[in-house]
Amino acid sequence: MLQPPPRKNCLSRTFYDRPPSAVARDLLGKALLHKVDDAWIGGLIVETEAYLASDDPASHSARGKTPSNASMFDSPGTLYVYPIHAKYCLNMVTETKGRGSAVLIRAIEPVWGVDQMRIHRGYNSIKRLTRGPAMLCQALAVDRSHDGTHLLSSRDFRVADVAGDCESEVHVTPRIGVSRAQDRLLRFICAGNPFLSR
DNA sequence: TAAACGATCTGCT
DNA sequence: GCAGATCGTTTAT
Repeated sequence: MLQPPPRKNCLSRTFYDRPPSAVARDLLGKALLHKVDDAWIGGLIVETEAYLASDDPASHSARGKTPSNASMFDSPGTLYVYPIHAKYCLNMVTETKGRGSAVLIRAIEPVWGVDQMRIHRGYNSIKRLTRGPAMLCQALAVDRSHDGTHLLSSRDFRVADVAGDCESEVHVTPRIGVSRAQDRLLRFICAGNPFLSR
């Protein structure tokens, strides 16, 4: 699996224009790639979390639209990159424009441009390369400047189908690190994958 | 303008 | 496994 998936394999608007839990579930096993210095770097999505448009106090959209979370209310397939604890996390907007739901990408399995990712991460071990939402952003060189990017039209991002998809079983658990709505089962993982955040 | 709070990570034990 | 660092955004004086 050395060649990145071709552009024709990219997910369409109809994929993102669905409830966030469905999108989160189906993103497992898909390829996430960022073009940096003319090279594609990225890997396979193995852990995601859904944040709902309404009745979800853990979601950034729960208290309405602000300048900082505005892209979460943009059209499905938009990137929402937000700062937390002096780091960044990467989300993909879901559902109809204006609703305010998204899927957080928590972990990927490194596949393409591993050497480049290690440089971005400061030559850390492969285990700690992309094992959490902020690590993943640093490895892929994603920051706030990418907030609001549209996946469907961007030439520098690619989210695509790959042969095989998610080989392992999908498990559902409560979300990590949230202080509210801890009973909700909105975290989706490829069970047993060594690159999960926990 | 001051203070508190995270959808976190790292280094050290 | 745990304590401490870290800084933009929000909420309170």
